[in-house]
Amino acid sequence: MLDIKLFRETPEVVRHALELRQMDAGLVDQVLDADARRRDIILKVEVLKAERNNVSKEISRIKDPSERQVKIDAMRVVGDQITALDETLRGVDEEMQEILAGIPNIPDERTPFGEDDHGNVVMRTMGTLKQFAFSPKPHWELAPALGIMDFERGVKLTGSRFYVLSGAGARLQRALIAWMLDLHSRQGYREYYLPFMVKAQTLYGSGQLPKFFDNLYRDAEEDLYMVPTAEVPLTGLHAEEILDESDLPLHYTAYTPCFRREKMSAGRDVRGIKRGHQFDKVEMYIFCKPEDSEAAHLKMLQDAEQTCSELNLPYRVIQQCSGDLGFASRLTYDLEVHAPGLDEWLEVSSISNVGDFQARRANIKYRPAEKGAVRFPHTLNGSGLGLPRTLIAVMENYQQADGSIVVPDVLLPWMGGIDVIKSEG
RNA sequence: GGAGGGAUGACCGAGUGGCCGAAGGUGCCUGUCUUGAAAACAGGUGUGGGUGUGAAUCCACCAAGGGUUCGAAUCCCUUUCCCUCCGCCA
Repeated sequence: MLDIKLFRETPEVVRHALELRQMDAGLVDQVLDADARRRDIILKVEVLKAERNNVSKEISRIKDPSERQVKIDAMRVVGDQITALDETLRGVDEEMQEILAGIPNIPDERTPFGEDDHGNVVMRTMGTLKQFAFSPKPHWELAPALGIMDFERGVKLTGSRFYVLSGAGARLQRALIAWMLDLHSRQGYREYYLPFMVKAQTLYGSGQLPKFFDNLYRDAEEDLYMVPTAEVPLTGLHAEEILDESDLPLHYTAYTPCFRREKMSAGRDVRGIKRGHQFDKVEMYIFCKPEDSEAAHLKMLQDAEQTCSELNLPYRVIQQCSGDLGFASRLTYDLEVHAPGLDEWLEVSSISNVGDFQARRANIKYRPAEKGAVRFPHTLNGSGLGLPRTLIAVMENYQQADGSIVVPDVLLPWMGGIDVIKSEG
């Protein structure tokens, strides 16, 4: 949610932001129009309310019945006017909120312009691509051959794009999750276990609703939604709260499955586990003072990079362009790891500084140590990392000529003695 | 799923139609006192919105939403959440 003052004081800034995102800049004028009508009604209705308050106090003091009745009759009319104006005001308010809720965050000046993900910029590439003496296989050949990944049964259970992991495959994913959570704990993040279903208000706070309703799985009976990312419940943790400045910064990490109903184009990313309706992710989240968010963003990027480097996966850091930038974000770095079997860079992390956008929507504030008005903190979120793609990269980078997979050193403590995954046929 | 009891400011807690944005207490801040601290005493201490350059002023908010009324924390309805008991269950 953007500050309404931005629209009133610097509408051109918001218009420009919408243009950068390939959106209709006319929305700004719709907001301003609704805002003007809203204030006009408030002006009128509050005068009437003040009058009613005053006269009602008088009525309580008046002894004479007829004089009293005259006032009461007059206030009945005023009351009707107030009711009518309040109703109009509610309508205008809703209209304005609806438009406002659909307007994305303003990109940071450093976010490069681009129409879509082709405009993203590679900032740096770290590590060297693994060289193989043989032709590396994609994970959808490797893993089923080892008996640790089963596509057919996933389809049988649920449908296309669902899969089953078993044995060392399931264990490898669990090891990755456990290792990442431990790593992030060492990096200063407090681990959270969260609900995987949330109510609409929670999704509104982080920005998924109302605009991205179609991407969510929903239990209509209870009006609950499956989380599309841990970012949603993490943002909601402090919704409607006023924190103390001394509480900040807050560093949180959580593992959750993620459920996304996105309609996937047939023929694109259909094979393997790269893109599914259900996937696992370890998330990092920071609440901090506005002046600290830039440093927090860089820390989070560094923390996410550490997962790649400790796994010895070649990766690159991408700066998202305006056309690819997420709805709530001002500035986003992506991490892509290289998968030699696919011969593809896989996006495993998005690390975003959303400024006060989510704090405004979720009504999260903090009280400054120095006396003064409460303020909105900044929030940042980043994957650390997305599981199926990290799993792909591990499997494909660590494969050997005989089709076995070496377990990365850092994961060994969770692998129950397995250091090489061999056929479990 | 059934029956009953609750929800008031950072916290505890009073308030069943107007004198209540809300007593009292705790906490916190400021001041007096003190070498310093404590104690004691005095004062202050919510959020959002409108108008105004400003001082200021008005409106709204006692779980949420609606209703009754000239006037609602207070009466009525609905919802949510919490507690107790029964049922069911990992």
